[in-house]
Amino acid sequence: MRQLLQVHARLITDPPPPTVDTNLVAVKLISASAARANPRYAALVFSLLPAPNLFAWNSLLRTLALHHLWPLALRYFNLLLAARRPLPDEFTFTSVLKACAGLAAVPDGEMSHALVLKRGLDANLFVRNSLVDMYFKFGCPAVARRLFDGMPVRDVVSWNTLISGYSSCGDITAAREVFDRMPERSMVSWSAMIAGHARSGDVATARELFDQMPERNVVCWNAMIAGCAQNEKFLDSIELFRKMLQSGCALPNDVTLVSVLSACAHLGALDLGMWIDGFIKRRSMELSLFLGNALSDMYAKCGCIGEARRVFERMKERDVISWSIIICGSAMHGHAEEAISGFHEMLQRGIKPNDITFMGILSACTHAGLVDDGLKYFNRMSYEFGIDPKVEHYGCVVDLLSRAGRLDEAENLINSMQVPPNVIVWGALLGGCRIYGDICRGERVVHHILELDPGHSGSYVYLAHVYSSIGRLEDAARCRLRMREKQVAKMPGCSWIEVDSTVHEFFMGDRSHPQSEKIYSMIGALSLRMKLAGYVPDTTVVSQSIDEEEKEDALSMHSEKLAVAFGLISTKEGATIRVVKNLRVCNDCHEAMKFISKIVAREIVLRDRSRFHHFSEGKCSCKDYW
DNA sequence: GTAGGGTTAG
Repeated sequence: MRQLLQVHARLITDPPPPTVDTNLVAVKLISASAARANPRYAALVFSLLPAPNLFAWNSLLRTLALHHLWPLALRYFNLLLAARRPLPDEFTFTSVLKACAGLAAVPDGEMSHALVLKRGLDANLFVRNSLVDMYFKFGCPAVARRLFDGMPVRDVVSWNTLISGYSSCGDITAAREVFDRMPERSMVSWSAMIAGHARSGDVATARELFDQMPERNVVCWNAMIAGCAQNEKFLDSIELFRKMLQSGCALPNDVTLVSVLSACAHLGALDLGMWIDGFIKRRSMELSLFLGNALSDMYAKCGCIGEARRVFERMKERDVISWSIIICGSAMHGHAEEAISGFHEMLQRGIKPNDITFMGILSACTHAGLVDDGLKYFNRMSYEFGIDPKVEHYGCVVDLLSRAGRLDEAENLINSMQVPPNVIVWGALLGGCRIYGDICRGERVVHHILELDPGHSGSYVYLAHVYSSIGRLEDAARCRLRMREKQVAKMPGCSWIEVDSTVHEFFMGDRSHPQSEKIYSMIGALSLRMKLAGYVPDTTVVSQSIDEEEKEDALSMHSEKLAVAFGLISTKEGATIRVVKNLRVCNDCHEAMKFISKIVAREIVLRDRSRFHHFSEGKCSCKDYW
């Protein structure tokens, strides 16, 4: 870079004599800046040229297209057309078509296509391949296919374009057909096919292909690791990452680390996440936007919001996602003030919030009980920022109002929604009815929910509970019967805990862990000490059909309790226990964690579906409001 | 020169 700047300075202070080909120098500078990932410098060098030739134009356009600065590339292309000379050639069009494809700029793309035909450049294989790709990216597979079928010659890239084109249009069958009958395959064909299967949700088939591959480069590994992470197979994703390191034939790059960090974030795998942080530092990898965001999010989701902020501060470039990570992360930790101040700082820096940023702000207000603030931001969202609230935002605000007991307002909001309410929205109101004992409204809400989702277990449990508490035992029994008839399936509760960089997974009532016996005896010992300390199991969440003692047992099998018990037997005394759960923590577990933290004198950090709970000395950071 | 892999929320 220093050399580049020196040459640049010399160009300005000491203009070369006319015998020197300035265009040639510029082309060299531009391609050097492409290699150093500095496309804006390329544009600067270009702007110094008195009479750019076609080589200069082409290297600029290529650099911009390569670095995804597509709008800028199209702007320069239009300048080129306006200047009328030099005339664009096949090199020019490959870059321009790529920019059109990236932006889904259909009018520009069709105009360029027409120019290509007019100048007879479609005889060129590269141009033809780019055109096929562009029409796939425009969402027109039929047009793309017609162009492909009309090609006089095709190479492996043409076939690969079809595979990735069909799979990005969601037509995985067509993509696989192409893969199966193409004349020769490259590593790109395999990667594209693996990614395609993974995108369609079929990780098993993707894995089958991956295992069959004759050889693999970093992109193949990335496709498979990302494919697992995107389909919530986080443990598999981490396992593959380990295999990749062991195999030693492909070195992880920033794309690999982004996927693995995302898996760490989901599982709460702090040790591995920190190891990756060290890896980045050891190799002095640049903390790019993607990598910085993924690292910051990993720390936020693993309970280290302070470290997440430090990573955020270290990043050279930040976008909406970076800010949203900090805002949502603060919200998860119950730090509403930080979330709100982060939001205002972001606005000051001219970054436009998106719908996810508002999810963070609204949930921060919900977790802190800041009802009026939440309503204020909810209104600003559409009036000031032009973002239409999605059903998730309504869910958040209904939750906010319901918890505060403003049930009328919550119900009115649902009835005035622009989008049809879903089970989550009604469920939030149902939660309020439960807390404030509004039986009449609760019954009404349950009917709405069952209309949308006849198998909604929470509603049957709620109704059965309400009926039995007011003595309508027959109705309660009928509810439970209907629940059994519909074979209401709950999402299984699952918790993860990382010990010595290995993530252990526990399901509700799980006995599959090798140390299962020790874990259960730990739970037995704990519940005895908890009872002595005054803990009373809360059994209202469990089905009424089993007797009291069984109910207590069933409660003790919740996955978070298993994970915490395992943490207690396998970590050093006094060490913090960190557990992540896929669902919301139930009342009883929340109460139990408070007691356990006191009895064993340990800090327990539990992340549930919506936020963090830091248990210490018998108290929780959420102040029992979640 | 053209084709393959990536971060937030739900």
